[in-house]
Amino acid sequence: MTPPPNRRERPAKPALTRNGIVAAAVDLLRAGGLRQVTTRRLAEALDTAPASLYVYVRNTAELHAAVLDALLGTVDLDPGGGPWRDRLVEVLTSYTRLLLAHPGLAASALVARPSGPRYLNLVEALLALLAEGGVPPGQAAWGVDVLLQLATATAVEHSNGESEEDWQTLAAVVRDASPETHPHVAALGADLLSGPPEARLTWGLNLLINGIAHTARPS
Amino acid sequence: MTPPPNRRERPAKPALTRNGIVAAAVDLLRAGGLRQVTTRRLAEALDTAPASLYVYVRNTAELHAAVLDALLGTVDLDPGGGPWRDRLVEVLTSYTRLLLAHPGLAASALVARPSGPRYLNLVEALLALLAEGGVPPGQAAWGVDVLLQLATATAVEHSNGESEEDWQTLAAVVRDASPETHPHVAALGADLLSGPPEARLTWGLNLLINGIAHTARPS
DNA sequence: ACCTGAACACCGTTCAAGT
DNA sequence: ACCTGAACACCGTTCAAGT
Repeated sequence: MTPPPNRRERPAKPALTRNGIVAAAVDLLRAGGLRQVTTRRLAEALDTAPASLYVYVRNTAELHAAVLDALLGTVDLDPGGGPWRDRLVEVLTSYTRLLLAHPGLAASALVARPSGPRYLNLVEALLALLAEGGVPPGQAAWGVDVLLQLATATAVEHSNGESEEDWQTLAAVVRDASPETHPHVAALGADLLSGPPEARLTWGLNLLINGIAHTARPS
Repeated sequence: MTPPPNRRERPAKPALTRNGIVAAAVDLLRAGGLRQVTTRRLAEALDTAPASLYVYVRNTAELHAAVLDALLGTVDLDPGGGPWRDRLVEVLTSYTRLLLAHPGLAASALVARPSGPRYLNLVEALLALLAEGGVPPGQAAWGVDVLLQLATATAVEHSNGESEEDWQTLAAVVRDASPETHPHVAALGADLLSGPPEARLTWGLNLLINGIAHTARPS
């Protein structure tokens, strides 16, 4: 009644699949950030050899893109009532929050343009809201990119591991700016760095929406 | 008449200095991109050991920031005549061009906030142009960040090594979008990806300026 | 104070060989 | 077709030891 040798106490490891690899990568990301998501660690987690992953994934960049698309499923594309404008800001803030929660992923979203199914859903939702607001289609088409760029760039900036020290340095540089050589910096002073990040993002998204709605594309 | 042993044909290697290290890093960058700027290669170029660099530079991120600030000296902060708006777009386009020329550097500018002297000059120039245009100071203070974010994010996106393939994939995804599930994407189609990058950047900067000038900050 | 050699603890990717 | 071990060609950073 001994089990056959290929049937151990812990059941045989599941067969490798692309989805399984991506799911394991998401687990690693949640556990310890994108820095943990390396081919070697991933292979270890899946109890296989690093080289085996290359059957399912072209390279690390593609893997990171797949991880992002999987996480994109958690973005709320249809938030409650309110004017279209507020809902648009809401969707984009939700997207930014997702990226902020996973340092490093935002940077990879900027370098390798996402093109997964969830990303397409996000773009569709943004276009629908812009159309609801009566934004001319051509401006909406180009505007979506700019909105997503601001959201992504904001996430990259704030998902900076050692930002505290950087920020102190920047604050000191601004504070010590000479009114002679840098009059505008000196005059504005702390206001250049004032305000909670969320307030700045919300303001940024609103000014973007205003600009997109009222700036004609070049002919 | 033999030269003393410490005086070889090739003169003794120059003493290590922070500036010398940064200059060598810029050379490596120009020669082969940011991927070449590693502590080991840099040490080899300077004919020293990797560990020696850590006397002058805290880590690789700080080194990259110093390289960026050195290059920032080439941005034209005071382009010819024309309305303030066009000059503002010109300065930011020049900054973007610099980042586009050095793939990887833009990403590091986003992750570690620059705070070098040249960067401060750039911010001062942007603030001066916004003031010239009569933009309220509070909006200018926050707006500068958004302008630089768009410029930097655009550079990161386009300084993608394998963008050609990514772009083809994205184009195919947009083309094949179902009018049932993604009506807006399907309707806009190719227009989502149309236009040369420079035209899109110029439009983006203009809409940003409009938005910054006409959107009140939250109270 | 500055510099070095050597080590520590890793990377992504390829490839011949096996099943 | 898929998986593996082993290798190739690297990384950043630290540290005891020298000068």
